[in-house]
Formats: sequence, C-alpha cells, structure tokens
Amino acid sequence: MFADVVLPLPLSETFTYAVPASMQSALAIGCRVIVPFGKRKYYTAIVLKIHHDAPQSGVSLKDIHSLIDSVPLVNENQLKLWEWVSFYYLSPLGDVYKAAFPSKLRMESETMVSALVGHATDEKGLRPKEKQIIDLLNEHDLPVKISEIAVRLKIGNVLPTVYSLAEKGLVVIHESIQSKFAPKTETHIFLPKKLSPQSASHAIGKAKKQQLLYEQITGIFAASEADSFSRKEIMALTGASASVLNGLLQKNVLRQATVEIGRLGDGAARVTRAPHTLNEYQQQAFTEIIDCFNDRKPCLLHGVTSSGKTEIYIHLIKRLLEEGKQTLYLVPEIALTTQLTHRLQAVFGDKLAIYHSKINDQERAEIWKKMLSDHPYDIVIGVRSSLFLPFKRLGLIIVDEEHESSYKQTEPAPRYQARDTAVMLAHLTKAPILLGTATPSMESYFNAQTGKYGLVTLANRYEDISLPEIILENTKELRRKKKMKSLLSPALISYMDNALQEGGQVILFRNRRGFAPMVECQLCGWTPKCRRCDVSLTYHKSRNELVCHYCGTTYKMVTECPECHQPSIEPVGMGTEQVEEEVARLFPEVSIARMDADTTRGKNAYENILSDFQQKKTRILIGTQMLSKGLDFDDVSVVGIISADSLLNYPDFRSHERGFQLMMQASGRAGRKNKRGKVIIQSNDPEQPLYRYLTDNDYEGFFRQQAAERKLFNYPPYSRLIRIVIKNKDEQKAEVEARAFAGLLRPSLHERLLGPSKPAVAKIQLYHIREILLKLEIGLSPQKIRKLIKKSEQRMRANPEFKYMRVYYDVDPL
DNA sequence: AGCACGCCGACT
DNA sequence: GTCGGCGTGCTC
Repeated sequence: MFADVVLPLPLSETFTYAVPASMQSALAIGCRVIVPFGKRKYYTAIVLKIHHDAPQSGVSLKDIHSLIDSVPLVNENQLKLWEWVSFYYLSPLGDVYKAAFPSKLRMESETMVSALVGHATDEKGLRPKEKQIIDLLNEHDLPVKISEIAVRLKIGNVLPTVYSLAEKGLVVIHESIQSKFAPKTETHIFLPKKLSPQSASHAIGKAKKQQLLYEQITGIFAASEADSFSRKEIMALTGASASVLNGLLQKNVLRQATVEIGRLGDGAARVTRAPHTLNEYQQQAFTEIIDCFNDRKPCLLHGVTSSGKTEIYIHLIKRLLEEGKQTLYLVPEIALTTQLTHRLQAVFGDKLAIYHSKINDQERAEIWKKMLSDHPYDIVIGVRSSLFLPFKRLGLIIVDEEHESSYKQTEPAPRYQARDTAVMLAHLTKAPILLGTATPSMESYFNAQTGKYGLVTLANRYEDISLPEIILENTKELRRKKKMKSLLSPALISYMDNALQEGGQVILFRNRRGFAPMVECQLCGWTPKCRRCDVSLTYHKSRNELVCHYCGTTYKMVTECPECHQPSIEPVGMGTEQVEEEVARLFPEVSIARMDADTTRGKNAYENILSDFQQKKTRILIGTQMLSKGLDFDDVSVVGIISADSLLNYPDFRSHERGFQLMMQASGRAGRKNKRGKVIIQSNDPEQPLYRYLTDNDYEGFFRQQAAERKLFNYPPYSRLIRIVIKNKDEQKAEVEARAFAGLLRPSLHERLLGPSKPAVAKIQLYHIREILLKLEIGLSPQKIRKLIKKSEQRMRANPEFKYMRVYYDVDPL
C-alpha cells in the first residue's frame, strides 16, 4: 500500500511513501502523517491519495514514520479546494498547504546533539570549533538543538562539525519530533455520579468545614448544567481553603481531573437581541437573494451604503442556522472592526468565531479543532484564510465588501483571490454564496450582467437617511483665481466650520499611495499617459524616464506641459501629514486625529483612533482609504476628498474603478439622521465623466463607461491576466531568461503576450526582476493555458542554462 | 525550504 | 589546515 502526500515545502509535486502494515487499516485521506524527507528531516505531511500502484522503478520509497490522526483533519472538499488553488493560481501545492493549515498542527523535526559520557575524551585531537561544541554540551546534560549551538557560540555551519564529532564517537545526533500544539489545561472539580448524599455525608463525617463546603459545591452544581467547574472557580465562589477542598477530594466525595480548555474565550458574548425586522426593501432583497440561491448561482447584492446589508446577512445566517447549516462570513481585514463583530455577537453570541490575522497560531489551531469537533462554530467571520477551515456542513458563504482589493493575496504564494476562491468553495460544497457591496468590482458586476451571477439591488438607505450632497470643487480654477490659499478650498473650509459649530464631525481623505510619485502639471493638472495602455505613467527619478507600469514602455521625461506649454511639470507627493498640519493651522481649537499606515502601527491604535472619534473626543479625522471601509459614525456631516485626481491618476487600468469605489464609500460616511450630509470633492479636472456618475449616484452609468474602456483596451473583465515574474541576481541573466521564456510562449500566444518588461520596482532584495504579461480572452481554457505555461517552464528547465530559473506566476493580478 | 557537497578565497 | 561563503542539486 502506498500513500501520496503533500509536504509543507514550496514544491509542486506530491511524494509517495510506503505504508507500513500496522498503519494500513487506520490510514485515511486527509490524515496527518510524519514522513522522513531528505537526509534526515521529518515533516508533517497530509495524505492525498492511497493506492496500490507500485511506483516506477528508480526511486526507492521510504516508509511513513508515523500516523498522527485516527480521524482526518482535512476533509475531501478542502483538499479539492487546495488543489484548485494550486492549479488556478499556479502555486506549488505545498505552499497552499502551508497557507491553509495552521502551523501549530504540524510537527517538524529538530536536530539535537548530546554528549556521549563515559568515553574518555581525547580533547587533544580536537579542532577549536569541535572543542567549543564539546564544552558547551558538557555544561548541559541534556540534548541541545543545533540551532541553539549556533546561537550560543555565535558560529554558523555547525552541522558538519557535529558530524565529525559523531564519527569520533563523542556525541550522538538524533531528530526530535515535537508537537507545537500544546492544549491549555485546567484542573476541574467533578461530582462523582454514583454518589448518594447519604454516603457522601457519611464519608465526610464530622469535619464541619468540609460539610459546609460540600453543601456549597452541590448547590453550585445544582444551579447549573455544567458537569464540572474549574478548581479556581470553586475556590472563588465558595471562599474555601485549599486544604478543606483537598480533604473532600481525599475522601472521594469530589473528583478532580485535568481537562483541556480552549483559549477561545468562552461565554463572553451573550445574546442580547433578536434580529431587527427587515424593512420593505430589505425584505424584498432577502426574497430575491433566496430566489437566486435556488437558481444555484452566486448572488451579487448591490446595496448603497447604509442600506442595511448587514441586517440582511444576519437574517440569512439565522435562516441557515435553523436548518443546522454553517455560515462563512468573509470580510477584508480592514473591515473586521468591533462595530461589525459586536453586532453579530449580539445576535449569535458564542456560535460565532472571529478569525482575523492577529490571532496567534495556537488559537488558529484551536479554532480548526473546534470546527472538527461535534460542536463546531455555526458562524465564522473571518479574513481570507478562513476559507480553508474545516466546515462540516457549510450552508452559506457571504463575501462582504467583495470589491476590496485586499481579498487578493499578493505575497507570498499562493497568490489567490479569496472572493473567487470562495465562489469555488461554494461550488464544491454546494453552498449558496452572496457577494455584497455598495460598489461592485467590475468583475462581479460584469458577471451579474452576463448572467453568470444573480443581481439583487438595494437602492434605499436604511431609515431614509438621504444620500449626501456631492459638491465638486474645481481646484484648478480656484488656483488660477488665486483663491486656493491652502490645501483646502474656501468652500470646504466653510462647510467644515459650519459642521463643527453645529456639533458635527468631519472626515478628510488624502490617499498618498505609491512610493514612486507620479508627475503632474502644476498649472493645469495634466498627467502623461501611456499611448498603448491608457494608464498614467510613473516617474522614475534615477532613470529620468516615464514608465508604463503595465506594458513596460518607457518615455522620455517631459519638463514642459504639452497643454499649457509651461515648464510646470513636477512630481507630486503630499500626504496626510501635510493635511493634518494645515487643518491644525485652520482650526487651532479643534481636536484632530490622523489615521494612516503610520499612525495605526501599534496593537490597538486603529481601534483607539476610531473609538475616540466615535465618542467625539476628536472632531476631525484625516486619513487614507482605510477610513472609508464599513465604518458608521452618527455625526459626520462633512466628508472632504482633498485631491481626487491623485486617486485617478494612478498608473493602473483599475485606477478609475478604485477611485470611484473609494469616493463612493467615503461619501457613504456622511449623513446624519435628520440632516443631509455633504461631500466635497476637490479636483483639478471636475469635467471627467466619473464625477458626474458620482454626483448622480449612478453606479450603473459608471460601470458602462468603464466597461467600454476596458473592452477597448482588452483589460479585465474582458480578459484574464497572468503576470509571469522572473527573478535573478544577475540583471543580464534575468533579461536573458525572460526573453527566452517569452520566446518559448509567444508562438502559442502571439499578441496575447506582452513584454518582457522591466517593472517599476525592478530590483527587490538583490534580485533583478522581469515581467511577462499574458492577456487572455475569456473563452480560453484555463486548463490549456496552465498546461502550456507549465510545459514551457519545463522546457526552459530542460536547458541547463535555465535549469534553476526563478519564476513565479501571479494570476488575476491587481 | 533545508541540507549536502564541492569549490574557492581568506585567515590563524 | 580550517573556516565561511556561495552555487548547484535533490528530496518519495
């Protein structure tokens, strides 16, 4: 019997091991096994396939060292999902395993050395390094890790030296395999089941304090359904001393045992409310969603900000819960705020698990185990990686804020898009899936238009809060008339002033994404664009060139603006800090907070800034796009977008989509119960059609206009992109490799292949980078394309010159 | 990813 | 002679 396993290493292949007779009956797909791999190491692998086909001659098989699980830790749907991610995103399966499975549930071996005592040590013949190691080992009696020796003696390359010591019979080397997962335990007190009150009191006898304590304890048990309490709890509740309690234990009227307890914080969340009833529009949307689920299609819920999408989710979850089904509620990292989790906990209490990036490995492992237990969580609200949890009866997937770019993992592999992977998971598990957003991604809305997804629209805001009034400020014009005395237009300043005087709050946006600044005409706002790609160009100071991020075309840097013929082209780069300074100058008495990557570095900084704002300790909040996500503040009456142009002139075909989404989401923050909010957008180019769609709240119109452009330039959603990245320490070699690879692919792909090109950041950590971009039409078979790519890579490696080419793929890159 | 092996240059 | 650095090759 043989087993194919996946190892937690960046390898695409699976490896075959012989199954020892003793394991044959217990071994199952999805079980963890420990296998030797390479000269000495042991790894925790997952069994993918069990078969009887004797493998081809040539390779000698090793035995599986040990089987860990009697019940699989990974179910077959999960394994199918791993394989799909590996296939679709062209990522090694081992990398998918590493990303999907909690590292604490894996054991790995560590090389240990111990001194052999009893042998007369002939220290004379030892080399200095050997002597150092022997001395260190003699200090301890216990085995020492190789890595520890390296650290303690501050030397490298320890292993060969240890080997020679082993040959001389002075030390022994062995691999120690240790579980990284240590369940937390607690001492619990139980009442023995078969003990009558009479025999208990007889056993206690005349000990007064013990009698009293026993009564207290039986009272505690009677008042609760729990079958045990922790020793700590009992002591605290009764005020008993340890000796009295021990007396009862001694007499066997109480029993004590060590139990594993979770680290998952139990019982903290109590259910405090039933779901709110849905209003007429929400109810309508709810019904349509259910209809769409019945059609077995993913459903896109397009609901304006504050339309009450979350409440609809709550009703859906509740319905599935009643059917005994589980829900996976995916959120982008930034949207996983206490606002949202409290709201769900209020309805679902401890049926809910929260799975975010800050929980540690130990907790990750516990959630995984809990999901496998007889009482798994019914609802998991989590980020990207929660897709990979072992759901037993998944009945619903919700992807909230589906347009968010953080659903795409960029680094390291697997570079997967969690929203799309969720659609695959839904397909595999036959669970319905709902994608919700106020500003659908082009891809999802396109899918809804073509009928691949169902579409449900929710156009009314909850409790009839009216949509904010959007006011465009032409900063170019104002500057020309010398009315822009600061970064903020006079109108914005006066709206802010009014709002603050009325007790309202203000949010200002200024995104300063991108380290490589772009260039702009200081007079007319003109920015250079690529002729082939219709994206803004990035300015490269060192080369003094303008580069298209997408096709790699370079242009000479211009100094004179072709529009107004002035030498007024300058790189732009003003950030939130400057805005903060300016606002502090304009409103010296008002408390201001700034929220961006720099101010939210600390553990609770993000939450603190938000809660201060919520409690109105701060009145003006200045921040980057992280401010625009799913946050609801009651008293924000003015939202200002300082430089809308900088959102749009990003060297990326998605810049308008992102800009539109951001501004739409940002304006969703404005609006109070009885007063219409105001959104002030400062732009040098307010004539752009995008702004008209924004002021008219016309997503549909925006989509049509963008779609036409995407179609013209053959960008997604009208095509699929695959980015091929080649890295080499030697720039010349990177260039040669990239050209050779492109040359190999081009005959099959023709004009679908662009490049190779030098990316904007052409050197990362000593590696020079070249990129090849594939633009693939929708109809093309993903299987065929991936086969072609893999085969071409193999053909490359068949050439000794390119055998060790470093290449990775980014499918559907951002 | 480890880890071994081989080659080279530098240091005591 | 020993040590460390680095490129190459392989792992069922």
